[in-house]
Amino acid sequence: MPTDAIIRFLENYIPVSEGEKSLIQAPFEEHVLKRRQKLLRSGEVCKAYTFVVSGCFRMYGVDDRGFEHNIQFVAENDWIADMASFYTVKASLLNIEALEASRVLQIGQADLYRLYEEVPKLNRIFKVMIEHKYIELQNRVLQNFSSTAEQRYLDFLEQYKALANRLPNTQIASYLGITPEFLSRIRKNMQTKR
Amino acid sequence: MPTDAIIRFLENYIPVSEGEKSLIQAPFEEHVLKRRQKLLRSGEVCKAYTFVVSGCFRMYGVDDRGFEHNIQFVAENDWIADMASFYTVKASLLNIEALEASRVLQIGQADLYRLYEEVPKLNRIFKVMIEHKYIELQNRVLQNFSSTAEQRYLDFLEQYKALANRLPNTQIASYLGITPEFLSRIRKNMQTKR
DNA sequence: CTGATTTTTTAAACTAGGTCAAGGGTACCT
DNA sequence: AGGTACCCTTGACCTAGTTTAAAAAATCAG
Repeated sequence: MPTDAIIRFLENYIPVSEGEKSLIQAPFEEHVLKRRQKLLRSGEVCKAYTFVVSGCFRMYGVDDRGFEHNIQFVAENDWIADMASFYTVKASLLNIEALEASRVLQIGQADLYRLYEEVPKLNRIFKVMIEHKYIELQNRVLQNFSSTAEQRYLDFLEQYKALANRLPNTQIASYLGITPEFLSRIRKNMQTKR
Repeated sequence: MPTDAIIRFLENYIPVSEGEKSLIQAPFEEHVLKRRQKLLRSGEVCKAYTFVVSGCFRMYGVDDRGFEHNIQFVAENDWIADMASFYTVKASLLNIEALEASRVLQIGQADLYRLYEEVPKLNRIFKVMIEHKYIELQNRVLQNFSSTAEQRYLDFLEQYKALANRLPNTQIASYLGITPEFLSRIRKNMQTKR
C-alpha cells in the first residue's frame, strides 16, 4: 500500500497502533504528477498537506520583476505545503512544482483537523515535524550569511549532496539567489582552483 | 503575577482551566536583564524557552568574518529560543541579546517536557505557535526576494512599524543584510524623493 | 533517430551595495 | 558638567554579482 510510507514516516517519531494506522491512512488520496506539473499556484489557497512518495518538488515565489526564487526542495518521504496559506486559508504567495515525474499522497484541511481529534498523538508528531521544518528554514537563513555565493554553493552541495545531482543548476542558482550565469562562473572557477 | 501574561498568551489559542493554569505557571522563573545582556551565547546549548514580559531582544548569528546578522527581533508577549539547539541539545550557532532593559520568564527543557505530559493541550498550542513562527520566518525569506534593499527596508517598516521606532538603524541594517552606511544612504534618498 | 526545448557556458559592459575613513550628534554614567 | 560609548551621516573608491546576447551542449518527446 502506498500509504505505508506515511506510517513508516510517522513511526520515526512515535509508534502507532494498528487501529490508528487505518484511521490515518483512510483520508489520503494518491496523485501522480508529470514533470513541470503544479501542486499549488500562487493566488490559490493551499488546500492539501502533501506527502511525497517519489519524485521531487520545488517551492518558489515570484518577485515583482517576474523572477522566480526557490525556497525549498522536497523529495521522497517528506512533506510539503504552504503552511502560511494552509493554516490561514488565504491565497498563497508560492508555487509548488514537480521537478521530476512524482507520486504523492494528499490530505485536505478538514480531514487533517478531524485526524488531529481522532488521533491526538498526531499533534505531538506534527509539532515535532514542524519544529524540524523550522530548524531547516532557519539554517537556510543562516547559510545565506556566508558572504560569498561560492561559499553558499559549497554549503548547499554539502548539505544536499544527494539532491544536488538530481537538480539542474538553474534551480540551484535560483535557490542560492544568484543568476545561472554567475553560478556557471563559480563552477568554472572551482575547477581551475583544484 | 507576572506569569499571568503567559496564561493570557495561551488563552489566545485555547482556554485553560484553573488547575492547568497553576500547573503551567509553577515552573517558570523570572529574570531581569539589562540592555546588552545575553540570554544565549553561541556555543552554549539553549536550555530555556523564554517568554518576554517586557523589553526587546535580537537573535543573531556571526559570520566567518565576524559580522553579526540579525535573524529576528522579539518584543513583549512573544517567545524566543533557538529551537535548533533547544530540541537537539546541541551547541547553538546563535546569540540572543537584550536591546532594552527587559523582564522575562523562562522554562527549562525538563520542565517543558513534563508540562507537555501534564497538560497535553499544550502540544496543540505549541504546535500552532510554532506554525506561526514558521510562517513569520518564511515571510522573512520571501521578503528578501524584493530585489532592492530600499524595498526591503520599506517592507520592514510596514511590517514592524511599532518595533522600528524602538530599534537603532544599525540593528535594522543588520536585519536587512546591508551595512549601516548603505541604510543611511537609502534613508537620505527617500527624503529627497518625497 | 531527430527536431525542439531546456540547460550550460562565455564574455563584455554595468550597477547595487560594500569598504574605509572621518566628522558630528546624542545619551548615559559618575 | 564632562567623558565615554554608541549612533548616524557623508564621500571617494572598489568589487561581487547582474545584464544582455549568443553559441555550445545536453535532454526530451514523438
